[in-house]
Parts: sequence; structure tokens; C-alpha cells
Amino acid sequence: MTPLPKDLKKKEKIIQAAMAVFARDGLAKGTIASIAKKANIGKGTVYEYFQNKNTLFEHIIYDVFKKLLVGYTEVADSSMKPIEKLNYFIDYSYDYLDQLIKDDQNNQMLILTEILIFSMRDVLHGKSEISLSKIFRELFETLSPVLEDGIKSGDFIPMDVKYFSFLFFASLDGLGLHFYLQEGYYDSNKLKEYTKQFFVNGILNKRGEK
Amino acid sequence: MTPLPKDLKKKEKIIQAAMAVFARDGLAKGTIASIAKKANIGKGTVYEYFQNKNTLFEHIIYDVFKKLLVGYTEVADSSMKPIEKLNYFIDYSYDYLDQLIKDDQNNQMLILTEILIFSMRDVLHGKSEISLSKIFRELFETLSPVLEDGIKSGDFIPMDVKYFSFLFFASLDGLGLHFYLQEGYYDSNKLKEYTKQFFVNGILNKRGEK
Amino acid sequence: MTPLPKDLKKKEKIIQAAMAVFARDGLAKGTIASIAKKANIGKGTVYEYFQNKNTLFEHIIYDVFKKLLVGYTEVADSSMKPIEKLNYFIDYSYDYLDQLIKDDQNNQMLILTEILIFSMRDVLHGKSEISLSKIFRELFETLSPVLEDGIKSGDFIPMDVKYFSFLFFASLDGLGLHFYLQEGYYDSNKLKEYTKQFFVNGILNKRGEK
Amino acid sequence: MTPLPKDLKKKEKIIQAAMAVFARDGLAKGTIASIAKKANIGKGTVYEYFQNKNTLFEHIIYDVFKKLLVGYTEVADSSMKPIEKLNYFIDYSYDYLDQLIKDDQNNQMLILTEILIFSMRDVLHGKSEISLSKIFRELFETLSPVLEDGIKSGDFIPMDVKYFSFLFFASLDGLGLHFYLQEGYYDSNKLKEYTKQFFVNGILNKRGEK
DNA sequence: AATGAATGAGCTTTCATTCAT
DNA sequence: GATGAATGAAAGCTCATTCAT
Repeated sequence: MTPLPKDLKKKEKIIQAAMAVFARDGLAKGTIASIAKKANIGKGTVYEYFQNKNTLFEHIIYDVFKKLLVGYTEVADSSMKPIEKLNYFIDYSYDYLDQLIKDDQNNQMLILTEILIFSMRDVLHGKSEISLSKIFRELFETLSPVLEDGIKSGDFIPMDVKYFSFLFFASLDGLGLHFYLQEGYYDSNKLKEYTKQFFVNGILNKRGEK
Repeated sequence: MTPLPKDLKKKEKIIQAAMAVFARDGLAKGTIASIAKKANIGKGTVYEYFQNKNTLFEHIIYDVFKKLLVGYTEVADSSMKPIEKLNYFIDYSYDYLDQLIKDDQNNQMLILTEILIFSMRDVLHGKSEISLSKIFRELFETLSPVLEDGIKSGDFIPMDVKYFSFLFFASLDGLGLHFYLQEGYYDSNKLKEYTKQFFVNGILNKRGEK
Repeated sequence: MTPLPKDLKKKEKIIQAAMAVFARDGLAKGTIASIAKKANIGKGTVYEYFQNKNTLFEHIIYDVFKKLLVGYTEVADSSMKPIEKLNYFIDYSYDYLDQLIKDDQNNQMLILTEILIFSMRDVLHGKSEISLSKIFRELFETLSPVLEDGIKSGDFIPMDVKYFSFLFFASLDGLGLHFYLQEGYYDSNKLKEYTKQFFVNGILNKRGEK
Repeated sequence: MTPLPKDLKKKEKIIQAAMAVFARDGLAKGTIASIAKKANIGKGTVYEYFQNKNTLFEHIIYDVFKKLLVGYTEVADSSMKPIEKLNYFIDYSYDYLDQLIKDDQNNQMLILTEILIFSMRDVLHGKSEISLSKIFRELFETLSPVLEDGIKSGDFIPMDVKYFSFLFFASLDGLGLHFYLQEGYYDSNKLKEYTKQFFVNGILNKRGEK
């Protein structure tokens, strides 16, 4: 692979530093100064790469979503059967969650929540350039083709895939948030099994049961 | 009804104003000045009732949870059958959500999210007096006795009520958050039905089906 | 003795409380609120007895000086011989100092310094009603008649009593201040002896020495 | 002479401005805003050079003491005889006092008093990093070697140099304070002579008088 | 391109003082 | 007379952003 051009590398370094800082201190309390320090660059340099603090955060959002999209799309595009895919969506989500929570350095879980509230505030004030709710929907709908396949093949019961996808991701997000908040009070594997019980069994077409 | 004593009224007025401001601007960006202005009082008066900004926010948290707890506890304590209660938990939640979303004045949905992120940050830094994760669990566990009754009566399949309660509330929270974020892109009634399909049907003991 | 009228008693109580607070926190940082609390009265009541914070402090100054004046005047008016009186001025001063320093409650030493700096600032801005430098001179000049007597009787060498009085009190003040500041690093009795050596011996008319 | 590097110059400028402001208004009432204005810089810039208001004042203390120490040490290290040195200590002090009083711009006399009360308060609360009473003692003890020399050479009577040094400086400080307070009511030269009479004659070993 | 010194708007918080009760 | 709730001016301090180097 060709190495990233120097500029991109520095841009990436700033984003990484900013994620760590915003996660620790929040978007409002996190300062450009500490981001610059963490990135080992000058304060002014941040402004060479990003218009302002908000823009920087929007780039973080973009980055986070890109990574999420790639991950879920890979699962959706894999050669597994629909049922396996759906199970894998859940496994993948819980693994991802575990990984986010373990990432003490960057506290990505908090970044996700900052993104959430930033997006909600954006709905209210509508200041940012990009439509954040649309980006969320894009993510949700990585599940839709899987569901459609499953319905076609008769594995899943008929349903509105748009709604199920939303239900699936929104629920998982809530679960992730509160799981983090409860700091190991609940067992991740047990939750995963319950989640599968509802979301996978809930739409399985139990043909053998007739 | 006897009116609230004058100071309680003013304290309440401040909390209402603060909720509106924090919802609109966030905890960090929302200023005491604008809270005071919205409450039609002097800046200094806020400090007569609350030690500082954070304490004020913690009072809001307390208020919000109290209201939630009372609501769900009432449902749990009602004379309905377990299945009806579970359904009603969902109906109640969606009604509550609708009401929160419609409350343009106070944007309570955003307050809930601010509470969420405040709590998560609290897990990270552990500064506040009260254990916020415990308060959340208290809320979750309003559902537990309902589930236990249902299991005893044979209406529900055996399950770990602690986990199901968590799964239920955490998912509903995620759904609420993203439903707000999507601003009517999804239909609330359709979502409600789907939610019931998974959470109610998912634990029904289908005796008649053999 | 007839008891003080109720008002005077309360005025006195406020002054006592104010002295304690100003000594501990300084004139600028000491608050009316804490004075009122210490005096067990309402904040507003302070303003019934004193126009404002500065006036209150000026009353303290007046009180402190009155006490000092009375003390030194008593010594000056006593039936001792001039040499004994001069010695006693020093003894009295050191005893007073000891007492001030031991008064942990009120830290009167700090009050004296606050008065000093208040007076100096007054010289600069000239805001207060009373001439503070004149009040200091009044205090200084309690020593003058003693000196004049001593000169007349031939006990003391001829000198400008006005200057010696100033020298005497100003030096003692400096000694008191720095003695307090050094917190027992120097021994009070040893200092007292040195002080006598300079100030008493320094003006003795050593007739027997020829 | 090479000019000070730019930042040292600005740091110095801030200290000068702060001295003027604190002298005029006191440490508590003097504001960062007025310091910045006097130094022709922005408010925030003050915080680029000093952590906070107290730290700034501590730097002033350090500066003032350094200057005093250098001055008295120079006298002590000069090639004069002990008696001359002692006389010169007094002359130097009165000259310094004259100069402080004449410095209308900075009112250094008031700064010294602010330092004094700051130090006393520090004894009470013990917040500052540096031991202020120790710094005062360092200053006092610039006189000690002079006295020791004089005793060895037989010029001075035997005495505890530590105590005499304290007595000397503490008295001079008191004299300075009250001289300032009396605004020319007393004549500086006459006071100087009296001071010499007590402090120099007081310890002279009058060998020829037998 | 990279920097960090400089800045002032803007924040939280304190508190002397007022005044209705 | 006594009170303390209410207030807003005023302060210390922070930090996003700019800009000369």
C-alpha cells in the first residue's frame, strides 16, 4: 500500500487526538489546545486542517461512520446465509462494543454519544453542513438487503425491512450506551444471547413448526 | 389544590427554565444567565437555590427520574394482568416519547440525552454525589416484578428478569433517541407494533400453540 | 454598672464579629454575610447599625484605638516615676502583643495590620471621614507627657518628645508585626530586654557615671 | 547592554503594572483587567505569563525582596568598617524609604505593606508555596555578619546578632510604615539621626570613656 | 506550512446592598 | 427594628480563533 501523503497523515493524527480529547472531556469542554498537544503539533496547525472546532468534530463523525459503514457492509456483502448474517450482525456489534469499551485511550463509546447528542442538537438548530440523520439511516440500511434476501429465500417472515433495520440498530445503540453506563453490571454474553433471542428468533420463519 | 409555597414555586421555575436552556444549548453551553432570564429572575437568584450549575443539573436529573419512576411504578402497581402491563409499558413509553417530542418548549428528549452523557462522563470521572448508573437500574427494575408475576402465572416463559428489564429499557431508550433524531421519518405506531412483536411475543408462553 | 442599652449591645456584637471576620479573611474578602452569621443576626441588620462595610470597619478602627488609648493613658497617668513609666510602656506593649497573638479567635494582630494598610490607603485616596494619621498621632503622644516629666526631673536627657514618641511607637509596631510574622522564632522576653536597652537606656541621663 | 528578550520584557511590564495597581487598590481590589490595561496588553495575556493573580503577586514579592536583598548585601559586602556599615544601613534605609515614597507611580510603600499583610495572612492560612517569614529572615540577616565583625573587632558590645538584626529591621519597617502614614509630619533627617542615636550608639563599645 | 503569543468575548460565581414584609 | 430573598455589577479565569513571524 502506498503511504498516506504527509498532510493526510497529520490530518488523521489530529482527528485521533481530537477523538481522545472529546471523548474524555466532551465536545464543549475539550480544548483545541489539548488536542494540539496530544497530536504534538502547534495550536495554529489545527486550523490549517480544519476550519474550526465544530468542523473538526464533523470530520470525526464522518470518520466514525465510515468505519462503521465499512464494517457492517462487509458483513452484509459476505457469502453467509441471511440467518447467519443477522446473527453475525449482532455478534459483530457486541464485539465492536467490547472493543470500544476496552479502548480506554479513546473512550470511543463516549464519542458515539457525543455524536448522538450533536446530531440531535443539529436536528434542533440545523447548523451543520451534512445531514446527520441521513447518515444514520445509511448505516441502518446496511441491514436491509440482508433482510430482503432472507424474506425472499423464505428464511424470514415478511416484514418492513426499513422498520426492522431501524429497530435493530436503534435498540442495539441503546443497549450499548446503557451497557457502558452499567460498567460490567450485566454480562455481555448473556445480553448477546437475549438479543439474538428477540431479534433473530423474532423474525425466523419457523417452517418446521406447522 | 393549595399552591406551592413561594420558594418551591421559584425553585421549580428555575428548574423548568434550566431544562429548557440545557435542552436547547446543552449542559456546557447553556448559561446561568439565560436560565435566569428565562425564569425572569436575577442571575444571582439562581445561586440562592442551587449551589452551582452542576448541582442544578443534578436536580434536574433527580426530577426527571422521579417523574419516570412514578410513571412506570404506577403501571407496575396497577391491577392489570402481566401481559397487559407489559404491553402498557410499551404504550406508556411511546406515549411519553410522543409527549417529550411534542414539548417544543423544553425539548425534554434532549435533556434525557444530556443526562445520559452526563452519566457516562460521570462513570469516567466519577465526580457527582449520586450514583447515576444505580438510578438507571432502579428505573429498569420497575419492570422486574411484572415479569416475575407473569412467569409465576405461566404467562411468560422463564427468563432472567434482571436482564430482560435491562434489555427492554435500554432498547426503548435507543429507539426513542433515534426516533427523535429521525424527526418523523418513521411512524411511531408502526414502531410500537414492531416493538410489541419482539418484546411481548418474544416472551409469551404460547401454550395454546401445541 | 448599668447594662448597655440593647442597641449598643448589638452594635458591639456586630463589631466583635466583624473584627473576627476581617482578621481572618481581610477587609476585602471578609463578607457581611459571615459577620452577620457570626453575630447571630440577619444580614440586613448590619445595615441598621452601620451605613456600609467601610463605615463598619472605621468603627472597628475607632474601637481599637479607644482601647489602646485608654490603656496607654492609664499608664501615663499612673503615679509611677518617669523611668518606671517608660519601662512599663514597653512591658505593657509586649504584654498586649502577647495577648493579641494568643487571641486565636480574633487575630487582633491582623486587624491592626488591616487598620494600618487601610490608613495608608486612606492617605492615598482620602476617602474616610476621620483622619486616621491624626488618630495614630494621638496614640503616639500619650508618651509625650511622660517624657517631658522625665526631662524636667532630670531623669531623661533633653530630646524632642514628639520625635521620640513617634520613634518609640512606630518601632514597637514594626516589632509587633514582624514578631507575629515570625511565629515564635524569636523569644518575646529577650526582645523585650533588647527593646528596653535601646529605648530606655538610650535616653537615660546617666548622672552617676561622671 | 543587550535588551531583555521580548517575553522577559513583557513579564517585567506586567509586574510593573501589577505593582502600581496593587499598591493603589490593594491585592484584593486590584483587578487583572486594570493591570492589563496599565500594561497595554489584553487581559488574557496576563495569564500567559502568570498562572493566576496570587502567583503574580508572589512574583512581585520575590522581585521586591530580591532588590532589597541585593541592596543590603552590597552594603554588607562593601569595604567599610562595621560602624560605618551600620550607619550606612540606616542611611540606605532612609534613602530607600524616601525613594519609595517619592515613587508616586508605583507607591511601593504600599506594596511593601501589602506584602506584609499577605505574609501574615499566609502564616494564618499557609497557602503560598514559599515561606515568606523565612524570606524576611534572610533579609534581616544581611546585617548579622556586619555585627559579628564589629563585635570581633571590639567596635560593638557583645550581643545576640540574630536578635539585634531582627530588632533593627523590624523597627525600621515600622518607622517606614508610619513615616509614610504621617505624610511629612515628621522630618526624615531628624528621624534618621534619632534612629542612629539608638541603634548605633546603643551598641557602640565606648572604650575611650573610662 | 507551522507556529504559539496575543486577545477579548464570554463564562461562572460572589457579595454588598436594597427593600418588601 | 429585624430580616433575608433578590439582585446585578464586577471579578477571575478560559479558550477559540487570529495573525505576524
